[in-house]
Amino acid sequence: MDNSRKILTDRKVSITNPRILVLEELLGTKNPITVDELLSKLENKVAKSTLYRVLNDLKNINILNEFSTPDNQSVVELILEDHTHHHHLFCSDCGEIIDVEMAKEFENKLSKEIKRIEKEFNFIIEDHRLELFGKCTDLCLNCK
Amino acid sequence: MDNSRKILTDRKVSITNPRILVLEELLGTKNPITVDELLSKLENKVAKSTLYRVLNDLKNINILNEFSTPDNQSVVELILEDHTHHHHLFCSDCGEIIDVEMAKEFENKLSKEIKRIEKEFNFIIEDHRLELFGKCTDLCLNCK
DNA sequence: AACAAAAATGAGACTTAATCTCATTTACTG
DNA sequence: CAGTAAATGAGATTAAGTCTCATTTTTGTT
Repeated sequence: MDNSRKILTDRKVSITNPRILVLEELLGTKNPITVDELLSKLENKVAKSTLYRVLNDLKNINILNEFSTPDNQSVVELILEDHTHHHHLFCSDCGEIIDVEMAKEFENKLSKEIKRIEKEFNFIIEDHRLELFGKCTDLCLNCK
Repeated sequence: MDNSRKILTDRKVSITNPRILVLEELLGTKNPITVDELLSKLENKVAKSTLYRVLNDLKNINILNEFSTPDNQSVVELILEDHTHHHHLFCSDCGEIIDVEMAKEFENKLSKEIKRIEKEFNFIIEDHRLELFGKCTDLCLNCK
């Protein structure tokens, strides 16, 4: 049984062609991908309404992370077991979105600071997101 | 000359009624406000197309910060001289968005970590954004 | 393997935030 | 205060995302 089928069965989600196609597309990209890109890659294979439904299914079983680019494009990425906690780096030149792992030491500091904020604001903080905006330099493959 | 007029003249932007109305609304709220809320507050005073144009003007003169809520509502806030670097806290119960200043020590750590990432990824990082998601506890005025 | 019930899909209508167009109005300059 | 450039209002347009519903596919049961 291949990877995408296993992902679905393991989570008791029925195996359908659109789900497999979407999963395979997502498994095939290391970095996050815009929903728009996904749509065009799956054009003629999966209906638009179905794509959005499948993305929703994946969110419901907690294996899909969704966020937005600075210019408000919707972006998704799979978060499976092997996908550790990370943040995102956005290039305003080429649009590339890169997964970034922060140093453990920094993440510890952040956790502590979040605890402090929880007390200060009487809040329960369940999640956080750190986004870095900038530009690839000349070494970036995308920006040439 | 009142505050909103001064903001415009200082930045060589012509003084018009819609711009003053939008600025006054933004000056009147401590925390960020959704564009939707702005629209309804200014209904019958400023046309929808004009509101979006004015928000764009404010972005162009770098005094408006725009971002999105977890459910993808567009949010804006003025960033004037007195508005120091800060992040946002989102309550998933009441929708409140709260400005949060992190401890200076933490921000220093973050700066260092960003420098490290710039080298690792050969990137020039120009900006960053940290978002915290959670729930107000029973002490929150909005959540009762 | 065939069946029935339940679930998922495709196609396109619909919604809604945001942008665009263009005729009219307003703001600034001399 | 007149002329020109800039800004506005109203409504048309666009596009991302949702919804509807008839048809197809999946799955559990024999």
